[in-house]
Amino acid sequence: MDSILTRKFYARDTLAVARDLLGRDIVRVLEDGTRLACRITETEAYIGRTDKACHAYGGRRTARTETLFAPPGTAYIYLIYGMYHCLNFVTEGEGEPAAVLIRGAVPIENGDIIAKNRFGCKEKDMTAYQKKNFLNGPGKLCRGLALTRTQNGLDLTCPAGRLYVLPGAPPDPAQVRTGKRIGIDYAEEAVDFPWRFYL
DNA sequence: CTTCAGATGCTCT
DNA sequence: GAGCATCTGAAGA
Repeated sequence: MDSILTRKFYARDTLAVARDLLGRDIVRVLEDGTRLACRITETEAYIGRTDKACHAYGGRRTARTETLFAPPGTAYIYLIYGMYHCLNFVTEGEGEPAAVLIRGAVPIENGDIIAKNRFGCKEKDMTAYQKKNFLNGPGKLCRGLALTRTQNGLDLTCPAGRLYVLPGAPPDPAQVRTGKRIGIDYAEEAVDFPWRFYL
């Protein structure tokens, strides 16, 4: 019954999508049917055509980047630093490698279960859940939502799917901040692109 | 508050 | 074999 963001939403300029995703709710349905939700607070854009920080810069197509060439509205999830995962939403036109990295969020629904995923703590230990900002990083977010490479390639536009985004309301432009992206010092001139968006 | 090193494994050269 | 779109805890200022 939920209405969800459609392929049309993702099939736009990546910077526009990155901005527009702020304040929207990601829904993650676990294998057992449990529904988790969190609100996006921070995103970054990666655009293969012009961006040396993008895995698919210059149309680079490998086993890993294959997902970036999938239709807009596909989830691109990869392993980084040997132990953390990053969640991205594929954007732009079909066959154009680009995506939005989801860098941060706040729990909205079933926060206690998200906390349990995130910290692997026992049920009684609520100190972890009471911590604030426990989804403020791409690796933390994926831990909390139990996302791994197993979910790479999921279709975000399928209403019965395990991962999608609710329309909610567009972000208030006055609250959107921009800045340089994080952790891409290798990307030469692209390190200074103001392609990070947060509330 | 800040910096710093270590964990850990996949991907591409 | 090198490097990576990160996080954590410990130690210093």
